[in-house]
Amino acid sequence: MILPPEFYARKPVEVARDLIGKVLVRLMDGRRVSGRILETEAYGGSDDPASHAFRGKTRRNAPMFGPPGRAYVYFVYGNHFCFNVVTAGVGAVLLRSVQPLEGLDIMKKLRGTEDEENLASGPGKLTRAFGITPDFNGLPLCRETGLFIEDDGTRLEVRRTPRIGISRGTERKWRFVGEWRLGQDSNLRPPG
DNA sequence: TGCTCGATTGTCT
DNA sequence: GACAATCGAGCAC
Repeated sequence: MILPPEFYARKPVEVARDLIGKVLVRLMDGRRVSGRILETEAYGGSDDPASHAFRGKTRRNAPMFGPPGRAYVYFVYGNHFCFNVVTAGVGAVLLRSVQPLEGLDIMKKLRGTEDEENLASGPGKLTRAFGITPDFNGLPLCRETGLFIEDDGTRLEVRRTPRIGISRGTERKWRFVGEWRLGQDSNLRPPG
C-alpha cells in the first residue's frame, strides 16, 4: 500500500523512524525501481540549528514550508542531490540509504557501477540511482508523480543514533538505521 | 559583489 | 585516512 499524506503529517522524528523498512518506489518507463529504506534522518524547523528551515523560509527550503507528503530535493557540495520528504511542523526527513529491490539494472546504469552494495548506500547515491532530480522538488509523493513510498508489511529493528555530516545540532539522536533481526521469516531476510 | 562552506562521494595514499 | 571536485545558498560588506 502507498503511504497516504496523513503518514507524513506528523513530527519529523516519528516519520523518520516509521519510514525505516518501507519501500521507496520510482516508476521509470513503466518499470519499477525500488529499494527498502534503511537509513533516515529527521530535520526540524526553526528549533533545529541543523535544519535548512532554521533561519526561516527561502527559495531553496520553500517546500519544507508547504504541505506534508511532498518531496524536497536540494543540491549540495556542488555535485550531489539529497532527497527529503516534507513532514508536519516545517520538518523534513532525509533518506540516506536504501537496499535495492527492483530495477537493479536501471540503478547500475544511472550510477555507472555494478557494485550492488553501493548502488544507493548514501544520500547522493540514492538520488542518482533513482533518477531523482530537482524536477521532483515540491511534488507530492503519489502514483501520479511516479515517486512514492510503500508499506509492504516488513518490520525492521530500528536503531537510533546522532545525525552525521552536520556541524550543528549533533546532540540530537535523530538518525534512524534499520537492521534485520535474526530469526525472521526467510522471505524477509536480505538477499545473499 | 565577493566569500565561505556545505544534510557527499570517489579517488589516491 | 586525507582530500579534491564543484557550485549555489546565504551572509558580510
